[in-house]
Amino acid sequence: MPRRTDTKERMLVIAVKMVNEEGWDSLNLHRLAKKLGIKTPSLYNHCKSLEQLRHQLIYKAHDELLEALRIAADGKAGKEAIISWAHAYRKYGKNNPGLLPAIAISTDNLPPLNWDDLPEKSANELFLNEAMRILKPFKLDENEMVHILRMLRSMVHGFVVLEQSAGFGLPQDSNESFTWMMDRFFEGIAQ
Amino acid sequence: MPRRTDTKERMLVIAVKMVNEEGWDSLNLHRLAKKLGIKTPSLYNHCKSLEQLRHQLIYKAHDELLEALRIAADGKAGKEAIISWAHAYRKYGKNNPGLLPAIAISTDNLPPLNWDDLPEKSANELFLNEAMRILKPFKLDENEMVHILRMLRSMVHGFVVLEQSAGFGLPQDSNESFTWMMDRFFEGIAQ
DNA sequence: TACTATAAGCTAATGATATTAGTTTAGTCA
DNA sequence: TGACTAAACTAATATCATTAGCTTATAGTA
Repeated sequence: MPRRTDTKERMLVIAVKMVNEEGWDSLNLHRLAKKLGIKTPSLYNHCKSLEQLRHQLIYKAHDELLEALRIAADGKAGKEAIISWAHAYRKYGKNNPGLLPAIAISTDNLPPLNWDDLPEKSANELFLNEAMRILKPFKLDENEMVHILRMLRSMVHGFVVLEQSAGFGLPQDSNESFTWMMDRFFEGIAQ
Repeated sequence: MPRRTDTKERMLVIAVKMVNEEGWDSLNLHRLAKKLGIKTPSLYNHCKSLEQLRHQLIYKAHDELLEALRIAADGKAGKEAIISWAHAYRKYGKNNPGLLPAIAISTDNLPPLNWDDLPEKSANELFLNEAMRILKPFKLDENEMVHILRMLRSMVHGFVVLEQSAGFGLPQDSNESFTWMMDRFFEGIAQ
């Protein structure tokens, strides 16, 4: 049998797929190995443990979300950027429901991966820098900046989580609710 | 050994404790049985499976949260009720971090427990009735009522989830952020 | 080209956990 | 008292995560 050199990458891709199809909890080395066409213990050449594999997924999710947000807000600022940012967040959550628990976990408290490469900038920090840039037009002091950021993220994250787990449990269109929510948000922060 | 008649109740209480101490995922029949002073298979006299035990916890969490919210808003209406309601939600989340995933899951999609008693009113429905009552003073049409409710719940739920999982990752006081957020919310919805 | 180190895989084995089947027995009620 | 039931038990099985130790492609180097 020929040796593959891309198993690490394929492992992550397939793990994300599994998690999105079956939920964050049901990640399982046995079936993961099967899908990769290798035996379970061979996975330990690519991760230290199931827990550490989850850590890898958390880092990956943060990276991807951050990148999606960066792209969404690129070249925009103020209200336009925030709207675009919020929609990108929601879209990422819709496309990656299994990773929602992952993006709620701060990578700051995780052991570093140093598994292969990684310059290891805190995803949280990057997230904040980007947000600060977007919020500049609103001319807020630093405290308000933090509050508004927490509000925005809470709002959007909460919405996506509840939407995905059918927590809303009502027939009304949730797209409309989302737009409505963002509008109220701007009315609230524009004094 | 004397037979106990309260094992079902103790099982739930201890399960909640375990979940709050170690996280929703780490619920484990082996240790649960140990804490109850019985052997693992004996648990099957009190639940159909680990999955069904989780369902019981979800129902319980919804009931408890709902009750806490009801008490918080009791005798109040409008802004005062909503503020009180939001703080009660946050408090419940703080005291029951392990149940946060549970309260995000709609019981509507769960198989009914019919395990012992249960009049089985949808917790979601109760939640909505209560909320509608509170929001009456704002004189909103039905659609707006739904939107505002979703916004409120998203905001508060998201805040609590991110706060608990250290997702905010900043030194600023989160109590202040919470109050700030609720203030902005009212400015947003008061037109 | 041959040699060697390493990476990626394997088998075998162990331990934790969920679950089922079948049995025992304490307490309840006719 | 006697029978029923609920709550417990033991024994056994299946699924997983994990470790140890072995094998062999492949890459890089002498």
